[in-house]
Amino acid sequence: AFIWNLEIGKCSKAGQYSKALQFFNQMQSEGVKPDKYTFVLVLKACSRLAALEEGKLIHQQVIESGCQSDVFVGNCLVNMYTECGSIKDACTVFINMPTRDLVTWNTMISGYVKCAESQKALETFQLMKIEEVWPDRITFVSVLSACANLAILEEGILAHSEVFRSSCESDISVGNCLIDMYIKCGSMESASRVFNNMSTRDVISWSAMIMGYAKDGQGETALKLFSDMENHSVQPNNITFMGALTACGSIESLAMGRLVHAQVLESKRESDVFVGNCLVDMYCKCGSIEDAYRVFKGMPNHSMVSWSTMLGGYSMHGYGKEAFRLFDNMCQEGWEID
RNA sequence: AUUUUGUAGCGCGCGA
Repeated sequence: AFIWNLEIGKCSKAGQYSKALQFFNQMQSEGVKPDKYTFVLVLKACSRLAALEEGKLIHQQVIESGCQSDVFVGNCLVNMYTECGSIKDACTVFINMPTRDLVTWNTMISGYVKCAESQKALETFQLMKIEEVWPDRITFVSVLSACANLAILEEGILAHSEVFRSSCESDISVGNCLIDMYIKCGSMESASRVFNNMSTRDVISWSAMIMGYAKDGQGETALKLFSDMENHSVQPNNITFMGALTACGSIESLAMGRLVHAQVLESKRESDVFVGNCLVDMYCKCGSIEDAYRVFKGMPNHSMVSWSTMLGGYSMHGYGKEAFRLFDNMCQEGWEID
């Protein structure tokens, strides 16, 4: 089995999960019994492929082989079920596990967040502490995003204090999650306090703050941060630019919008459909329908959002005729409304 | 030889 595991492990590392499962089948047809290391690898493959049926069959084999009490195998089963969208099965495995470690709890908590059961995620976090398993940075990424999803500031503040208790506050991912949580809970002030206290900030930290201020109607502050980024030698990405464009739209500053647009062109980001949509939206909000349509027309491909942004811009500014004509074009290109 | 991290992002509408 060892030699097969090496082979399967190689596929897994290379992201070739289907191939890993092929090897697994081949291994069995040659009469080699899989062990717990094999199960860990193939269950991970099932998770990545969201292959529920395969996963269930392997679960059966795990039970037959007596490996189900292994904590690594159990963790992989829990993860496989959550990734396959079967939280109920994940929960059953979780409950029946003889021992649970930190990874087990983290897997279950993130599983709940993934299936939009943030409340359950927080409850599981409580249980974990009762069982005296102490959270780490990975736990907090899930817990804080659960708080963000629920948008309950009090829960977020509680989680923040736990971050300190666990000395995770200097972790950059945790810091970014705290920023995101405070923003989604409506507290830009707390978000900026976290941001300012961070010893290092990455592009995610900056982008989150820029978009946060932009959506909060504080476009100037957002654009100030956008220009500050350079001085901190953090390179903006497409998402950062989307935030800057949102900021221009929120303060209806056509001049700033054009400036950011120029930067978009300079850095060759205009072919990105998301950036394109933001450009269209920005020009609509700044009252320049002509520019909006020019950008829209120039986009290499459109999404449903592109069309509705442009249509919304037309109707907002009283361009009824153009809106109808565009709607016709949209239908001709095969877009359906739902 | 093995497992966990939905941390930032676009429009409109509706609901609360």
